[in-house]
Formats: sequence, structure tokens, C-alpha cells
Amino acid sequence: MTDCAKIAELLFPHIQKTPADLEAQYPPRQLPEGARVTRFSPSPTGYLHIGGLFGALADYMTARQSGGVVYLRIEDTDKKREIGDGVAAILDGLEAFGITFDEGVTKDGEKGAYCPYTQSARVEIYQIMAKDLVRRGLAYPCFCTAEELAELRDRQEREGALLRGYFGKYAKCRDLSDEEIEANLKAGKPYVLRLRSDGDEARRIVIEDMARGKLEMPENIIDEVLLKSDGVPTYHFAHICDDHFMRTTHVIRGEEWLPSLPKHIALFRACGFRVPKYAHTPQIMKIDEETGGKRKISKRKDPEAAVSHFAEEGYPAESVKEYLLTLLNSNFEDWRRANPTAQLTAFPFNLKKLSVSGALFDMVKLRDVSKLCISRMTAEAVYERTLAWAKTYDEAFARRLEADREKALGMLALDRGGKKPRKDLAAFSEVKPYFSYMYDDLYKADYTLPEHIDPRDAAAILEQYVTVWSPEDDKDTWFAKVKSICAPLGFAPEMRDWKADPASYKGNVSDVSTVIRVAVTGRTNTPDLCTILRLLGRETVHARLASAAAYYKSI
RNA sequence: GGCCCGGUGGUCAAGCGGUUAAGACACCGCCCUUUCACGGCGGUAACACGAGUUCGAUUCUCGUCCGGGUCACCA
Repeated sequence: MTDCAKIAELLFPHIQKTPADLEAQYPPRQLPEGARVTRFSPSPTGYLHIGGLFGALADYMTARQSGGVVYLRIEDTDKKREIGDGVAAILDGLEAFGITFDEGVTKDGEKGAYCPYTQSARVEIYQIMAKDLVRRGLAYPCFCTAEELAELRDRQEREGALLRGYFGKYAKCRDLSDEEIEANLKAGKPYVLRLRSDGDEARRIVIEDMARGKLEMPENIIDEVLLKSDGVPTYHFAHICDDHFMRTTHVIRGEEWLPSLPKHIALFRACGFRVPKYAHTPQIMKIDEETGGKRKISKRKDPEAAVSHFAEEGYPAESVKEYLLTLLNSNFEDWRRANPTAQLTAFPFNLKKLSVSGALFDMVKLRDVSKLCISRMTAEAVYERTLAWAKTYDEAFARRLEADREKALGMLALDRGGKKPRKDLAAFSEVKPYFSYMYDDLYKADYTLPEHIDPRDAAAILEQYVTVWSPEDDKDTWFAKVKSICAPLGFAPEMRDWKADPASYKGNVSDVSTVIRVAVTGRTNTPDLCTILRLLGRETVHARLASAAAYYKSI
């Protein structure tokens, strides 16, 4: 007969505390009815990933809309994969998107009563639980080497075992005698701690997932590793201990965790803990250019996987957030339309409405959301944010913006505000190319006209126009002047006249303004021309009109 | 391969036994209009397939197919 208490003592002589002590140290939270406690728990293995942000947003919204708590926990139990500034990278990413936590790891250390929030600092907690499991005969040390494990796998393959892993008759160390364990320990053999599963392959468990409804899976029978040979827990064990003692009510995580759910249920039961509610989020996909198929968005292959990519491109953080939210709860768009200025946290986020199939990340849709978002900003806001973007990504442009703030504000105010705001800027990086004609050294002349306009007419229009235009003109005066040069040159000043009898005109007022627009901006389409001309100023306008006229005459 | 999760227009998706099968993005057309954009109106386009249950299946069940995930001392 094995003496579990003795083995527990042998394995963890330094552990004196018991689960009861932990219960006392980390008591249930005093929160109002219905308040949900969620957590975002990344591992510091790289930059913040779009899928991570997606999940963090779900955690954040769930806690906020229920008057609960959302905390940030760092899962750094794998020192091999960890990168140096991993935590900082994640913190920066989250900060950029305005996702704030009530508790957990911050740039200035940890805050909250359930600390520490970094798994590597919680080893004692895991070991207290582990010791208790051993004492109760629910866990045992396994001394199998990597070679033995590989052998096991080979054997299972040979035998055609449907289920692979460390379990039942394959679990070599499951029934080691006390003497063998003691001898191994004395010999200094490394070991991992495994769950002694009492699962039955034939039994099935039913779990309610908040997003997916009833889920049915076979019971876990694997003797999962709880503590690795360095005494640090695996994800599975840390998840159970942390989410219990941090009193998480809702575990929101990616669907890649679905297959290990039976393990987690078994572990919660073994520990005597209540199982939290789960919601498994879908993965964010993209179209693979090579195969044309859908696939999970990947950190390695896809630059847009890194959340920082959007900052570099100058997409407003809130538009990325809003786009992600439409992926999370598709009724978000309708809500936003009905509440254009409401705080994001006012949205009645609902885990039950989580979409369950992997959503394709749609850059086109993101751009639309972003255009709408920027179109609603004031010129001052666009100026400040473009400037902030440029300061890190395009210094020369930043200096230019600062050098003539008035002009920049003027151009950014073009067709902004009012009932019909322009929706043509999706990112702050687009300001420079979009308004390149506003700056002499960025401006590239392109005198290409629509084919139906004769260059000789164009030259005549420009020569006439320069005599009437004045930067002081208001919009009506400006347009009246454009019209005034139409008739003498054979163009219809009124669209109505032209439509009634196009044959008797060379063109109409639209052609005339196109000629002016092309001459001054090098584009056939721009925002309000009158204002552009005024912003450009007399000298520039005259010079551009003259050189365009000269060009048309020369061909 | 075993297990798991999915499968409604090009994309994201409402739907939850009886609907002319919403909406958004994209696309096309028209209107508005000095261009473009905005806005308005309209249009193209979908229930993967096969059985079963039912008076009736997009909706329920089973099978097939397709997509994805997962089978580590990684998370």
C-alpha cells in the first residue's frame, strides 16, 4: 500500500501551506450580482498579436459591461520561448488600444489583491496544490525520460492505439512503489508530476460554452503533466490554480483550447474547485495568397498579425478596435450607427453573440470603418494625430506640418464637418500622398486632361482664369467667376443648358473647372477647389496656371 | 489518423420549423453634383451535398464532403 502522505512530504518537504491557507489568502471577491471577472493572459513570447487584441477586447468588454473586473496575468511558464521585452511589448500594444485593466501587471509593477499576477512568481501556489494532490493520491511523480516517452509513442503507433499519450497501461510510473519513488528521488532523477486520471474513455462530459452552447466530449484519461521537471507548472495546471485563486468567473480564450477542455474540467474537479464559465473565441483568418485558401492569421507570415502594424500604417487605434468588435459581436455596427458618439463600454457586449466560425480579416472593411472614424474627427484632431504619427514614421513630413500649421489645418478641414463629411482618409499615413499638391516640393505636375478636352481650349481657359481669380473670393463668387469665363470660350456655364443642347458647346462648366483643377493639383478629382486655391496662395496658383497653359500651348 | 469546432451572397453576418432569407462592406446602375467623396434610390449575388423526422425544413437528426483546430515537460 502506498503512503501518499509520505510521498507528498518527500516531494515537497519545503511546502507547509495547504489549500485552505490559499483559500483564506485569496477569498472570493465581493462583487455585485452578475459582475464578471475576466482576464487577459498572454505569454510574453513576442509582440501583441491581432488575435490577442481580439481576445483582450472580449475580456475587457465582458468585465466592463457587467460592472466586473478584468485583470492582466502574464503566463511566463515557458522560459525557453520567452523574449526579453515580451511583457513590455504586450503592455505597449494594449496601451495603444486603450485597453485598461483593473488589476494585474502594469508598467509600474503589479496591482491588485490577488497578486502576484505573473505565473513565474506563483510557483509556491502551484506546489501547494500539487502537494495536496499527491497527498490525496491524485498525482504522482513520473521519472520517464524523453527517450522513454518517445518509445511509448512508437509503441502506441505500432499497436495502433487510437488515443496517444500517457495513460492507463502506458503510464509506466503510475504505480511505482514507494520504495522505487524514494530510490529515484535519492538518485536525483528528474521527474514531472502527473495527474492520476480517473477518467473513463467511454464516458462523455457535457460542458456549456457561453459562445457555442452545449459541447460534448470524451472524458479525459490522460495523466497530464502538472509540474514540469523544473517545478514550474504547465499551462493546464496554472490555469486551474490561477483562475480559481484569482476568482475568475469567465474564461475567454481562443478555440485552440477547446480540445483540452476535458483536461481542465478534470483538473478543476481533482482540486475541488468550481469550474468557471468558458467562452471560446474563433480564430482570425486570412486568405493565403499562395493556396487561395483560408488559414489562421500567422505571426510569422503576416505583417498585419502584429498590432503595431496598424500603428505604423497610421490606422487610428479606435477603428481597429471597432472593426474587431464587429467581428466579435456583429450587432455592434448597428449599435454604433444608432449611437455614433457613445463610449465603447456602453455597448451591450454579449458573449452569447460571439461568432463561432473563423472570421476572415477584411482589410477593405477595416478601411471603411477607419474612413468613417477619421471623417468624424475635427481638423485639429486629424492634425494632431497625423503629426503624432509623422513624428515617429515620417519626420520630414512632421516638420512640414509644424512649419505651417495654418495651412495644414486648412487642408485637413476641407469638406470636413457638416452633414457630408469626406470619407477618403483611412490612415494618417495617407495624408501626405493625398494632399501632396498642397506642397510645392511634393507636388508633381500631371497635365493629362480628359480626352474630350482640347489642349488649346485648356490653354485659353487658364489664361482667362488667371485674370479673374482672386484668393479673397468666397465660394459663391469663386464659382460665379468660373462660370463667367465659360461662355466667351464656348463652354456652357449652366449644366442644364449643356444637357439641353450639348452640340452647341465645346463642353460645360465642369470641364472648365477640371482644367483648372488639373493645372493646379495634377489631379482630376480633389476636395473643394476654391479653398485649395486660397490655401495655395496667389504666387503658387499663378505659377501653376502659367506653366500648365504653356504646356498646353506647346503641344 | 483519433478527437473537437465550424459550413447562409465575394467578405462579416441576422435567422433559431412556415420569412418576398435582414443588414454592413465590396461591386454595378441611376439621382444629387464644378471633379471626387458624401448622401439618396435601385440592382447582381447565398442557405455545401444526400437521406430522415415533419403537413412543412436554412432551422431538428444522421451520413458524406469541405474548412479549421488539436493530439509536448509550448502556451
